[in-house]
Amino acid sequence: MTNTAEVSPKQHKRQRAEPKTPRGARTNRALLDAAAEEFGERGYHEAGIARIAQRAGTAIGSFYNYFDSKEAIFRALVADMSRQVRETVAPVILAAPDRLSGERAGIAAFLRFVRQHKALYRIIDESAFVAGDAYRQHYNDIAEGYAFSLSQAFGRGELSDGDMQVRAWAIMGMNVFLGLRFGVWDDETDPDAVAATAADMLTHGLAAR
Amino acid sequence: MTNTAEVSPKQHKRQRAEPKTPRGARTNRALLDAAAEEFGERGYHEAGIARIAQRAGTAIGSFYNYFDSKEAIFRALVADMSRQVRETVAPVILAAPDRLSGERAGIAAFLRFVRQHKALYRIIDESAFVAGDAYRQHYNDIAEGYAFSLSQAFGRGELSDGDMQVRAWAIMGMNVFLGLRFGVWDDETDPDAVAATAADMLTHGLAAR
DNA sequence: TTGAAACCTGAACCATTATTCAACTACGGA
DNA sequence: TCCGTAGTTGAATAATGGTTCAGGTTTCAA
Repeated sequence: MTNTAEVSPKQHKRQRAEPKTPRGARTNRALLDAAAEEFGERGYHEAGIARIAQRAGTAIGSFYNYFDSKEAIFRALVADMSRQVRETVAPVILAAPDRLSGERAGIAAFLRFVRQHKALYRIIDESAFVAGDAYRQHYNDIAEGYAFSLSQAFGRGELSDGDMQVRAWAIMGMNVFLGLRFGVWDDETDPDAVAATAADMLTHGLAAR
Repeated sequence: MTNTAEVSPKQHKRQRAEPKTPRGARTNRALLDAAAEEFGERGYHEAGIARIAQRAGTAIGSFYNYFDSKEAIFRALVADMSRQVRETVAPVILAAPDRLSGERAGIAAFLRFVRQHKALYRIIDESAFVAGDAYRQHYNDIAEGYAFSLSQAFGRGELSDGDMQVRAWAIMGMNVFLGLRFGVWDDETDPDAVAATAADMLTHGLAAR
């Protein structure tokens, strides 16, 4: 007999095919949305495939028609949300007349985004422990964009000299923690006020002047 | 019987008694150390009680003599490590002649601490999803100390005016992300160089001068 | 020496849940 | 109308691992 087993050399599980019909596309979308809710509300380990399927109004079996595993759909979500954050904040920063006033608008935009997408925020954070490479990818992507835009601003004479890689990570951490404290944990404080304080600190530093 | 055990009123599960003998204290300590290793290496959900007991050189049953559950020992670890971080970094900052030069030393100390205690770093981060209140407690404690020391520096005329709460969270986020990128993910970069860049940014800001 | 409290033991219990599978239905082109 | 492909179904499977328990052993004060 011909040896037909082990056709694809580097895949533990076969790749799911993309949906071929509108019906399939709908189910695929419904599963992703349901997963976003479920993971967002209960966290990765408390979330259940059965519950996701139920939220999506489909059967457990259908889930495995579209995603190879619980981790697979989680990774898909992380990539999707990573894109959403970047596509929301980046244009706001770029639209500003200069880098430092853009930072102010960027932080405010990020805070508002976080308040509207707390589930997404939680999912990305938890990916550090469920899909570490996806987590690193997410922050490396953002830091890369930050460092590039900082270098450009330096070229225009807007910034002092300094290690842009370190600065990018510092700014990113600042934003993430302000987002956690004044976006996720706190709905009261005015985002613009927080952004103003942070941007001023970023522009002029803390030293008495 | 002079020193009666304190009975806390609001407990779902009865409180484990403190070890009464030297032998008990040793086992208790061994379990905590083993748990630090296990949780640090495998993360909360991959970690196993049986494995912790094995590392500690004791039986599963003994574990439940000292901790009510997996979550209970995890919480105990978070509190312990939270204390360790604060007790390591705070004195370094306070020893400096002024707040801003202290910040430089503090960041460098934190980076070195992270490189030596990667397990602890991971545990605290994961507590956000396993014991959310403990996580919030940890960062609120640090932010509180930061805000206080910033206010004092402002009183001495070292700092410009501004919302010290926001500033504290911004600085904290900066440090945490620099710790992640240049402490956990990277052992090469010189901590002092990173600290210098960050402290300069914090002191004078990014604007061209 | 002795008795009781503290401590130890680990197999068994049990609940949970990701994943599989074989049979079914819906759809659309020929 | 027919048929092949895509999509659906959910009970059964299988593996995992936290927790319990019914005794045994060690320690130490009296």
